[in-house]
Amino acid sequence: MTPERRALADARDRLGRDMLAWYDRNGRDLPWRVKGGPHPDPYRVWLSEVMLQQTTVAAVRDYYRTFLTLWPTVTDLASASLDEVLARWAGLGYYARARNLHACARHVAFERAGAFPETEAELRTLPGIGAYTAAAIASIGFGHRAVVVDGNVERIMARMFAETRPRPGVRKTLGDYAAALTPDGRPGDYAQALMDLGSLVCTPRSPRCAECPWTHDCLGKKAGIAADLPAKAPKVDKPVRRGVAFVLERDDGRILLRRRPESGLLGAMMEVPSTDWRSDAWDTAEALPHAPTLAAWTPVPGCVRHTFSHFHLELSVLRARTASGTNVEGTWADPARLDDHALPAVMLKVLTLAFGPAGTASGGDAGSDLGSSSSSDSATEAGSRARAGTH
DNA sequence: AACGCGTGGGA
DNA sequence: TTCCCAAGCGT
Repeated sequence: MTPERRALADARDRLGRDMLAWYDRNGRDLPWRVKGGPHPDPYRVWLSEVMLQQTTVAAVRDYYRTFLTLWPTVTDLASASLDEVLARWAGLGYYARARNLHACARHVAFERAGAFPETEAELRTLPGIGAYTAAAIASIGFGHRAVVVDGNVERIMARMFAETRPRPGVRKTLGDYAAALTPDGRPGDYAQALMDLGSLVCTPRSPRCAECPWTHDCLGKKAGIAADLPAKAPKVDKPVRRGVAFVLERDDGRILLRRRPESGLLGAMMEVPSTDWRSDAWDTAEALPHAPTLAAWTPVPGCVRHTFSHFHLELSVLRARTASGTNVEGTWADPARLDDHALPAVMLKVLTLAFGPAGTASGGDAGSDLGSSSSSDSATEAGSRARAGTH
């Protein structure tokens, strides 16, 4: 460590006091947060931290409230079925989190009498709880000293110590810096203070250094490179995959859905049946043998574009009606009750393209013919509205 | 260790 | 419009 960095680390107690003072004045008011009070319920800390993994506060807010209303304790959550939990998680993304959340709840409720473990080491053994989340629960939920290292903390430390090596290789070093600056007092508040500083002041682009309690100690600011840190590895282009989705409507207006495999992309979520998703475009004639049943499949104008974490998807949609006796594998869903099902955003877009936005006058009506002139753009926007309207 | 894994909002 | 992401975890 350079002498400059050594001196910075030696200023730990003063920096900790300044950070906590800043938090007392500027800390955000969030549904899962208790400012200036006792430690919050570890269940609530855990629930919010899992939802916040790689996800914005704005996206989490309503989901958190819904979960807490439906399931006020970890035992309530553990008593729900996986399908119920997935249906309520639908739209939030990274669905392995929901599967792990359910498994973790069952473990805590039924193997530990509803009490979360307090130590990072024990927390780490639970499904969906890694190094960050374990430290967050230990500090925020139990008041134990723990070094919380998430994306915000990495960014703050990279700037404070003017660390120019790129992530993720430098992660361990940034963790060492974070440990050197973590004070002994008020562990939960300090952890949350760093989150808030990262979201309000030390932001990825255009940091507001004038508002930062650490601005006079920041080696990145002193060097004039704070805004450029942390260095990021070059991004790789996402490939495009293409497929054909089959929206099958029964005479009574219900729609055929299927459950996806338990793991992998959108694992255990519901879907509209479709072909494989591959790089080559599909011919209608080539796609038809993949349809769930023989029927008069008609193209729906427009297409669904959706971006996953690692590829773009373009789905064209075929639609057909079938007699009520048709025997196919899957579930016949009432289109007026789509939020009862664990439908990821991409599948909501498919149904919106085929039928129009849920909640419109004819939406879900057996004879409706909405969406006949939908463009891909309107399908995307309508899909967002449909999801937003369910919360 | 590197990669697979979603989504909606903001610049 | 297009790009960039945001409080990571599991394998």
